[in-house]
Amino acid sequence: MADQPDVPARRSAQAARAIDIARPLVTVDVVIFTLLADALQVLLVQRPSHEGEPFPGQWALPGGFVDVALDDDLRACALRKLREKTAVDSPYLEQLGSWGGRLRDPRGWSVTQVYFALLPWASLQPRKGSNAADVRWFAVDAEGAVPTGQTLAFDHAFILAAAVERLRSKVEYTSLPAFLLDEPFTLPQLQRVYEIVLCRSLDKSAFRTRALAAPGFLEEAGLQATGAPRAPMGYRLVNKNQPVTFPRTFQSRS
Amino acid sequence: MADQPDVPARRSAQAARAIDIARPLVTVDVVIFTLLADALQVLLVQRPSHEGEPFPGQWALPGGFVDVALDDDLRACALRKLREKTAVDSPYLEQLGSWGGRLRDPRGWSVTQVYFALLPWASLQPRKGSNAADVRWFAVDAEGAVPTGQTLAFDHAFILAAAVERLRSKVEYTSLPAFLLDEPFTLPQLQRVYEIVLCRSLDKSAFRTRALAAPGFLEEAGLQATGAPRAPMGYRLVNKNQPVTFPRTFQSRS
DNA sequence: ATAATAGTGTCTTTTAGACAATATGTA
DNA sequence: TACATATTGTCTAAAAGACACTATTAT
Repeated sequence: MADQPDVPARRSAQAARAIDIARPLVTVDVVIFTLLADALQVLLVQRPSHEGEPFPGQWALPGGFVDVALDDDLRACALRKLREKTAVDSPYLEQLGSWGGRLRDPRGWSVTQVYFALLPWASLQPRKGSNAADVRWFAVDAEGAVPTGQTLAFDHAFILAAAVERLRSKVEYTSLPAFLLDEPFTLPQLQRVYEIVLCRSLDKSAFRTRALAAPGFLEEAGLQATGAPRAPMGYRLVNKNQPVTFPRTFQSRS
Repeated sequence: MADQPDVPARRSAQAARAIDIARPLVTVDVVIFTLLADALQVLLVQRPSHEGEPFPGQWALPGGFVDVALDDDLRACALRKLREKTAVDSPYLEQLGSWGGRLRDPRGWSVTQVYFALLPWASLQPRKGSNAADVRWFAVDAEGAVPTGQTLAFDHAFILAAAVERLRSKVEYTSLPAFLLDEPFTLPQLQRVYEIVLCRSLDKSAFRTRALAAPGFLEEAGLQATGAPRAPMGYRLVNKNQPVTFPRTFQSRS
C-alpha cells in the first residue's frame, strides 16, 4: 500500500504495529428496495467479467470499496453508491449491519458495511440508472430470495435475506413502508404496501385508525384522482427522514 | 503494508486498483454493560500513554484493530476483545452498528464495528479483569453519559450514547434486561432491572402477567432464599442467546 | 402480632379485529 | 340507477394500567 498515511519515525513500537498490521478490505453495499407491480423489488448489479475480479458475471448488491479520498464517512459512501446506480440522492437510508471475515472475499479478509434504502418507484423514472445493461430490479420472495438463476456473489444472498427480514420485522411496528410510496399517497395504497411486505392482509378499519392516530405520521394533501369511483384523501409524510413507531404490532390474520 | 495478500501479477488494471487503494483502519469496539448498585454500568479502559498513541490516558471503549491472522470474523474479534477484558466468553452479544470516516481517528480514515454485550455482575467476580488498573466500571446516566471528568476518546461518547439509546428502546418491547441478571432470578428483581434501565416505574401486576405469559421466556427454578420475608419464585431463561419480543411496549407511568 | 415482601384479583381503559353500514364518485 | 371503492360505526375481545387485596415468613 504505497500511499499509506505518514507516521512519525519516532513513534513507539506499539503504535507502529497498530498502524502497520495488515488491514482488511473495506466495502459498502446497499440493499435498494422499491415497490413495483405489487411486489417488493431489489436492485442488483452484474459483477464485471474482467480477469481477476471475483464472482465474474454474477449478480450482486451494488457497492464497492470505500474511497478514502472521496468519502467523508460511511453514510456518504453509501449515498455515493446509491447515486451511481439510481441518480437518487435523498432516500430513506438506514444502516443494516456489517459482515466481515476471512472467507467472504477471495481477495482477503474483508468487511462490508451494509445500508438499506427505500425508494418510491417514480423517483427512479427520470434517469433510470446510468448504464442500465448490468443493473436490474428483481422481485423478492417471502424468504428474501431472488430469481436470478444463480446464487448471488459473495455472501450477498445471506445479506439480502437479512435485509428483508429486518424490513419485515420493522414493518410490524413502524411506518417504514411509507418510504416506498410516492407522495401524496392514499390510505388504501399505504395499506396495500403493508400487505405486500408482510405477506398477509390487514383489517381496513384498524389500519386506518392506527395510521391516522399516530402522532407525527401523516398530513392531509387533498383528494386524489386515482381513477377510483370515490376520490380518496391523499397524505404526505410529516417527517421524510425517520419512520414513526407504533406502540403495538399488527396482529390481524383475516 | 508489507504483508498484504499476494495477488497474481497478471490481474487486470481494474482489479489491481481495487486491491491497492488505500485501505481504512478497521477496529472493533465493545460496549459492555452490567448492573451494579441499582445502576447500569459500562466498562471503560484507559488509553495507553505511549508516544504516538491517540488520546493518551483518556477513557475509551474496550476494543482495537481487527487482527486478520487471529480473527475469523467480526463477531470472533468482538468476543476476543471481550475475553481480554473480562474473561467472559459466552455473553449476550449483539451488533450495534458501524462508525467510519476520515476524522474520527487522527491516524487516518477508520471504521469501527461496535458490539454491545450484556453481562451479569457475578459472571465477572471470579477473575475481575486481567490487568485491572486501567479498566473500570462507570455508572451510566439517563442520557448515556459517564462521569469520567473528561470526554471519552475518539467518538466513543457518541457511540456510548447510541448504545444506551438502543438498549433503552429495545427494553420497551423485549426481554433484554434479563441478560443483566444472574440465574436464577426472581420477578421482582427482573422488574427492578427494567425500571433501572427505563428510568421509570412499572406496574407490578401488569409486569408479571406479561413476563409469565410470554412464550419461550421464563421457566421456574424453585423458590429462592433472598432474605425476603416471603421466598420468591426463581426463574431461568429458556433461551440464553436471544431475547423475547413482546407484542406491545410498556406504557405504565405510575 | 406486625412488618415486609411476594403474588393475585378486580375493575377500567384502550385499542385492535371483525364486519356491517354509509358516503361518494363513475359508468 | 347500479356499482365499486372510500370511509365510518358498532360490537367484541384481549391486554394493560391502577390499585386493592391475599399469602407467606422473618422478627
